[in-house]
Formats: sequence, structure tokens, C-alpha cells
Amino acid sequence: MGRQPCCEKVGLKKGPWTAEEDKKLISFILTNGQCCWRAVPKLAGLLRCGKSCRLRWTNYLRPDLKRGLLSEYEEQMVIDLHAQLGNRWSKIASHLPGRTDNEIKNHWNTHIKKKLRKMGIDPLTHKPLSTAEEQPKEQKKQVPKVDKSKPPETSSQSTITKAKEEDTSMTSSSFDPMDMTMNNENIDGFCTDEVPLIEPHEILIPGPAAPSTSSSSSSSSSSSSAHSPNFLQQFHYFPADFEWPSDNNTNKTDSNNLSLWDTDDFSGWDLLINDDDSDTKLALDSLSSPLFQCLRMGFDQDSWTYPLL
DNA sequence: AATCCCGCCAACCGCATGACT
DNA sequence: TAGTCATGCGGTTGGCGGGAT
Repeated sequence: MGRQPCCEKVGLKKGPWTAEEDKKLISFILTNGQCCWRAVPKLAGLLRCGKSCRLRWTNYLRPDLKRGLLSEYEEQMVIDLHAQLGNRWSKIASHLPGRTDNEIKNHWNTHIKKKLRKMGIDPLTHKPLSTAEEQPKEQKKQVPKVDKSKPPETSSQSTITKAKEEDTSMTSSSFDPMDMTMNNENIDGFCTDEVPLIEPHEILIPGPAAPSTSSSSSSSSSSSSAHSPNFLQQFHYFPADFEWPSDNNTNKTDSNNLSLWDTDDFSGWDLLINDDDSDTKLALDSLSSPLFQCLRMGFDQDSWTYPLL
């Protein structure tokens, strides 16, 4: 009856992930795509349960993640969406490309709540604190899961969520997170800080096309070892005259490094890959590494998954 | 310099839901 | 159809780092 158990609980590792584990997981996902999390730890050689792997990937390792603080615009988005949706973080996150529910939830609890209180707004009801405090506690509860069609009413007019009558429908509304991604580029203060845990050169991608890299793995989770500049260039993935992005808005120490995380998300790669420059296109078309197969085939920004190879 | 306190956030836990046998 | 499992979600926790004393 049923399926096999997800994982043997015995002997599985818990707690913070090491750089070595991250590398294994990234390599595996980039090679095989996201499927069957139960099998991932076994196949990737990890002593973790699939759930842990999934969380680590979705919350921290996904290349399309934005890192760093939320911009004011994003914060406003979160506030507006929270007013409509309550604590449905995944729904809120789905409107903020590159942000995870966990990240938004944390940000809400640590920053936005305080901010709203300071402004005299109750973060639960989104109403002025004086009146909100008169509300019975029960009414302060978030939207019951069973009644998703009736988001809580708010006194404030939301500029964003008006177009999002039904929260669960991303397709029917005129609100388009991809549009937002584009709009963000014009917004002052939009945070593009990327803080990769692992330097890309440390990622091992199995397969004949993947050049062997020196896996100078360190047991410490955040230390990065010295490595040669423009590591991808060594692999002949890019034309020699390809212009490498400068490192203005990252906090990396070595400005010669190119990080896969230098771009906000994969739309940046898409631009690169769809470059009209035929030489570049030709060079990119000849790529055969699993990583670039992923990139060529297009990162699915709707499901936020990589295509299966 | 040592200790304490507090905020942040990655990761875990438990539950709900849907898929599978 | 019932039992079991995979996955996703939201709430909570615990470790770490930085500031205060």
C-alpha cells in the first residue's frame, strides 16, 4: 500500500548545511533538475532527508534568488499583499520573484511588523493601532485556510492588490510578477545584493562536458578559497571578447570573480542567451554542460523550476 | 576583554492536501 | 475506497553575530 517512506530518519544529518553539502545539492539539481526530492539525497550523496534538501534549495541555493534586504518597493508589496492575503507567505512570495516565503516571513516578523507599529498600524489588521486593539483577538487571526475566496477587508486602498482580486490566480490578474521584475529595475533602492554561499567554481557538475574543477572544499560554510578570475571563461563557454559584468553591487571581496548569482535572476541569463549577437549565440548554442543546458532550455520562471534534462 | 542581551535568519516541525497504490 | 506517502505551507526554534554594558 502507498509509497515507500520518504526517508530513514536514522542517521540523517540535521542542522546547518556545510559548503560541501551545498555543492553536492547544487550539482545534482543542475544536472538532473528538480524531481522526486525523496531520491535526491541518496542520489546526490547527502545524508539529509528530501525535505531538508528541498528547503535548502528553495530557500537558499536556487540561482534565481535575490539576496539581501527587501527594497522599499518590495516591502510595500509585502504589506499590501499581506493586507489582502494574511499570513499566506507562499502566495505573497509568488508575487515577488526571487524571494522565498521563508525570507518574506522572516522579514515581516523582524522588520515590517516593527515598522508598522511605529507608524501606528496594527500589523495583523492593517488598521490604526487604536482601533485595531479594540478588535477581539479572534478577529485578528489571519484568513482561515478554508475560506480562501474571502481575504480580509482592509481600510487602506492597495495600489497593487486591486488588480489581484483572486489571490490564487496569478494568471487571471493584470498583476504580473514578471512585469514587476522589469519594473523593479527602475526603482531606486532595489536591492540586488547577492551573497552566494559557494563560489561557482566550487560547483562540481558531473558529465563529460563539465571540465574538472579543483574541488577545494572547505569545511567551513562561508569561507571562499582563492580562485582564478572569470572561471567560466576557462571553460570556453563564452566568446573571448564577452564583456564580463562588473562587480558594483555585490559585496564579494574579489571583484574579478563572476558569480552565477551576479544576475538578479535567470531573466538576466535569458537576455544573455537570447542575445541577438550571432557570434555569442553560436558560442552559447555549442554549450553542452548540464548547467548551460539548463540555461539554454530556459529557467521556468512560472514554476521556478529547471527543466528536466 | 569578558559577558550579556537582542535581533536576525536558516532550518526544523507539524499539519494539510493531493497523489499514489 | 482506504491507507500511505510526497510535497507544500506556516509557525516556531535555536544558533550566531553584533552591539551594549
